[in-house]
Amino acid sequence: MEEKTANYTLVTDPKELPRVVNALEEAGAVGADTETTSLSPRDGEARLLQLATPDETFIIDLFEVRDISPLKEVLEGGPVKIFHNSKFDFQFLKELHGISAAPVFDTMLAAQLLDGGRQGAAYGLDAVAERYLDESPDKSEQRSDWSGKLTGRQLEYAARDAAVLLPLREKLLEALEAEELVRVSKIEFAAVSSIAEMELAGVKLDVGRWKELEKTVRERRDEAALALEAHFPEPEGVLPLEGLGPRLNLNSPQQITDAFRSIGIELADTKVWTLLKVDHPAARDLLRYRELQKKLGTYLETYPKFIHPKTGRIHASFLQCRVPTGRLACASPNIQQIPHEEEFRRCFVAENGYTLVIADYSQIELRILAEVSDDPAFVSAFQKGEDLHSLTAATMYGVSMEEVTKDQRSDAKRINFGLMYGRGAKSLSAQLGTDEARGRQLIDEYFNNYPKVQRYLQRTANRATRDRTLRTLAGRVRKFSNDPVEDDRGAMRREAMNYPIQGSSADIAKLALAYISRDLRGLDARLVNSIHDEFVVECREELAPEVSEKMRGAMTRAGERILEKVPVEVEVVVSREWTK
DNA sequence: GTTGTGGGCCAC
DNA sequence: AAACGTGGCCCACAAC
Repeated sequence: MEEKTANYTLVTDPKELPRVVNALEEAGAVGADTETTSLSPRDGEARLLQLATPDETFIIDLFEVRDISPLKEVLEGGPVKIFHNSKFDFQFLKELHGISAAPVFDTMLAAQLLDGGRQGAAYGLDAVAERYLDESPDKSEQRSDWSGKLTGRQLEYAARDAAVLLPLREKLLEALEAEELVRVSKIEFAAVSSIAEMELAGVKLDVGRWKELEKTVRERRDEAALALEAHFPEPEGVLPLEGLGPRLNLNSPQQITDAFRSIGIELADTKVWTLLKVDHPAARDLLRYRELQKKLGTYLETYPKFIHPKTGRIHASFLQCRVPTGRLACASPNIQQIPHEEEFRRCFVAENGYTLVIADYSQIELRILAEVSDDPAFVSAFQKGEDLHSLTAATMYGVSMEEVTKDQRSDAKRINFGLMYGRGAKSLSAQLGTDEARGRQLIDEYFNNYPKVQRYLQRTANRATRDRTLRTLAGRVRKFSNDPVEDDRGAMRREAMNYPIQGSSADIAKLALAYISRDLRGLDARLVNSIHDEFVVECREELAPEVSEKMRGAMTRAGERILEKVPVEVEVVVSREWTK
């Protein structure tokens, strides 16, 4: 049965699908949207699939037309599908209908790229349409009940949401072209399906191990709490029995500051750096307590709550264009910030019969610094496959590469990373445990050895101050606000120095995401985590050698697409646990 | 009760 | 006041 009104065609009969396919095949681009009964494809269903061509908008009632396999071919190839936040729709189509939408144009990602990492802007379809089309679609039906009998208002809303994407894409495409953001937008659009599938796959937590670890860390935490409390006197006039409850909240910086004052120690704050300078065992005990409390509260007690009852796995959310530099952010939970200690990482495992393949770029940000600065010593070190930290240490301390000690290499590593982030003599010397003059001296020597690195960093900061805009190697833009306070403090200069490095690394990583999924297609293998320069794939055990080589190849090619002079190196480890 | 903010700390 | 870039999250605390 087909019901046609001025605005849309409601499809409730599978026999109508061939006509929909024909119309889509003839369109150059299709506005596409879904209305769902839940925000998660694990907890709900897609009720409507709206497909808008310039001539006609189809609304397919998926409760009436359960099988949309006739649409599979045209949705997986053919005309570009325009979505707003395509990850969301992709996941419902993939999980519930086995369809991987491609190619896509995402109006939300496009708007975010055009804003150059501006914080706080709204990126709902209504806000973006208002900005680029001077009209604002009514979103009042967005959160309405899509599981029952649908009203005319709902259907009109649904049709409009898909149809508006056609003119919106045209405007955004013009803007992307004008701002030379087409290349990076293609990288983003190609990464969507990888990120969407990675979330769908989720990651397996070995709950037995995790609970065991929780128990031991809790015991350690309780011991640390007792040791810490013992430093502080009982309040006057409290009877022994009344003192049984917690008299001092050890998690409260305020109460901790008061408690330290009571034993004659004035704290400016209770940060690690401050406490390390305090020569009293209470400071040591507080740091120990904090470390364990953090692990217990943030990770051990929290992560099991995220295991989905249906899949038994943790499905984090990756936010594709939240971070101004282009990196992925991750939330609910953030599986990019699991403590690096083996006792934590070994709890993230592969299913029985499967294994993890863990691949990471070796020193990718330093390679990018070599590329963008074109410093001869830097570039040639990477071209020769030398260890850059050792080289830095050798030249700074005036010894040969073989003579470099562990400590010297470790100092050089801190300097290499620190200067990339705009670090100064004061904080560097503090980290290295030396005085400021020595820090200054080390930085000067460093820049003497790598003069083009210094020139690059200064020029980049200057350009950002002048133009208020910078680009990564793939052309991603960051716009810097004109904030005199930040300029004064040098914060903007440091952000500027870091942006092309961190941002180009993100360019490479996003390209790699797309390449990895493409190269693993057809194999029983899937991405399960992405941590900036590291990718974790879960695959059948017997596929590990093949998957390893495919990941290495995909990541290398992604790097080579962005870096012209400097080679990239990828390290691959196969393990049933997320350890190296 | 919910919401917002700041201190503090985990990752790369 | 701090002086290291990018995030997310826990907790305390205050306001509503």
